[in-house]
Amino acid sequence: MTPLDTDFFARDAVTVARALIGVRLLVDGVGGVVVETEAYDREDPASHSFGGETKRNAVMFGPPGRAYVYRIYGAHWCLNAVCGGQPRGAVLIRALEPTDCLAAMAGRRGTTDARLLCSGPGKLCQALGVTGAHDGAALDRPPFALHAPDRVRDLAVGPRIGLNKAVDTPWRFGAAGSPFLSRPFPRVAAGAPAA
DNA sequence: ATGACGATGCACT
DNA sequence: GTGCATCGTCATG
Repeated sequence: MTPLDTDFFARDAVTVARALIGVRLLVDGVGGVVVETEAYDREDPASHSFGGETKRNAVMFGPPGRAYVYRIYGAHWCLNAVCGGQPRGAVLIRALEPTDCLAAMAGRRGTTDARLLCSGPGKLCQALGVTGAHDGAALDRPPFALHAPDRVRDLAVGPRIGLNKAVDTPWRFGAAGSPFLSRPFPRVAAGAPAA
């Protein structure tokens, strides 16, 4: 199953979040390889869809495979992929390894340091030109384009970032050891309590 | 009408 | 490591 298959996003958010690592994501030809994601679902107190449908989160109650784009801290945009499954969910795209049209991203971000272009959910939206205008747009057609991973990557797993709820749920996924993550993954100490 | 609160990023120590 | 700008969205009066 490739990201071009319509059923790719019909699965649950955790499955999709893992499957997205290594996928190349482009917006109008600009972008890179997904190296960090987080899963959210409707029964998750940290999810925007927890507590029912509102004007902002309406896209998450629609069909899977669409972009849910929201503004955070009055300053930044964040891009999610709406998923199917039960309960319904979505995946936050947190970081990319820049591969396509670096110059365009550098211009939008105001830096040429590749590690600073897409290493965070707000940064990658700025670099790719994703805004609220993309909210509800289908991810399998222009301006969006997805390409299946070209190779297998080791997966890192850890707790999600920036939350005040469900802080221990290990639904953050990443390409292990990538220098393009928003933050390193915590190293699990051998013999540590399972908590 | 108004207040609380962010799925962040950046400057600074 | 810490502090905080900034404003749309939502809940409440």
